[in-house]
Amino acid sequence: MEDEVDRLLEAWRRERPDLDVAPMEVLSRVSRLARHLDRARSQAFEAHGLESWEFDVLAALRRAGAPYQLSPGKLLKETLVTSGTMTNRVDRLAARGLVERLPDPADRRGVLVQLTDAGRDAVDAAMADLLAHERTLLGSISDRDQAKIARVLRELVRPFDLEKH
Amino acid sequence: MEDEVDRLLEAWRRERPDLDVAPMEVLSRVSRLARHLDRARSQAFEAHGLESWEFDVLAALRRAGAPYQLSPGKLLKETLVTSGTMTNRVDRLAARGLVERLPDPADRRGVLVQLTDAGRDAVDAAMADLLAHERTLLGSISDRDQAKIARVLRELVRPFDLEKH
DNA sequence: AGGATTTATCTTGATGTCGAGATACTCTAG
DNA sequence: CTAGAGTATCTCGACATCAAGATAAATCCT
Repeated sequence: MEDEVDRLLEAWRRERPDLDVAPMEVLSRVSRLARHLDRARSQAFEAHGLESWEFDVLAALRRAGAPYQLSPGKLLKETLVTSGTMTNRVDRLAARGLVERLPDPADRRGVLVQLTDAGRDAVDAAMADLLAHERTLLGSISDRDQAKIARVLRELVRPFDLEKH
Repeated sequence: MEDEVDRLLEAWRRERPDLDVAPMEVLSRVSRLARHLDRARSQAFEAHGLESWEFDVLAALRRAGAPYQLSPGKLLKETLVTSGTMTNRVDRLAARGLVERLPDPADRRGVLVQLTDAGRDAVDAAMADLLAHERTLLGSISDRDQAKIARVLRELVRPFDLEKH
């Protein structure tokens, strides 16, 4: 059973027989799967009237626990976007009533972004739906294999997670 | 040994103990790893004066084999971007002298995008470098495990590859 | 052959993101 | 207690992408 990556690697092996393209067996599939997952996520969120980027921000606030507040600075570390982007995102989420901006009582430069009740409901529903979709996608993989893959992926991601500090 | 995803899942389990977040053990790591790989790719290409999007287009032409020609239509199927984007990309690659636009002798609506010698040299060098980087990233994973992961990822991607037609 | 449909590419306007710089406030060392 | 360094957020301009529509040519159907 072939996939697109098999086709791609076959072409490279024909054109550049001198290169060892084995690393792409894993890494190209990771990239392509991620792209597909992005689209699938967008579709899952559509049912809840959320964009992916909206979910990312709301989910970060939700994970933080009550009272669901984070500074823009924390939020951009969680979501890996720049400050200009986060300002824009918070503006739009606030306009939709999913978050509100509060002054930080401890630092007058600072702001706290807080989930509204509507925001919390939206993200909770979207999260449940997302997990249901993801469970379906993984349906054909045994629990044992899932655990194995998770371990190897953790190994692969670690060097990147470390270089942050 | 924990990673960022462990941290993230721990937070979700604390906040939503009713949800089974196991699917994210695999899929969140796939998404995060893909993001890191994108950045690593960009860095590898920087040494060759190429942007990621430039490499994507040049590589598609290179894979096609001599005479390294593809129509814009074929190119956008290979690179999964829209036609407007591809027009823009080909414009810029042509301005840099890495590709040239030729009229399609068989179809006067059509155009053929062809790799120049400079384009071919650039993509060949960048590809070799990319594979070297990727081999390093995979260094800690045994060949056996790599093969295993590749098989499972192929399984996960297949449903998406199929729905194209 | 000739009109309608399909195909191939390019154009245009809107959007989201980035990155550099601006502004306002806090912290620290002397 | 104050000057300078550091931090938090926002503003703004540039850029790549997308989606829809425009244009031109090929193909199909009667």
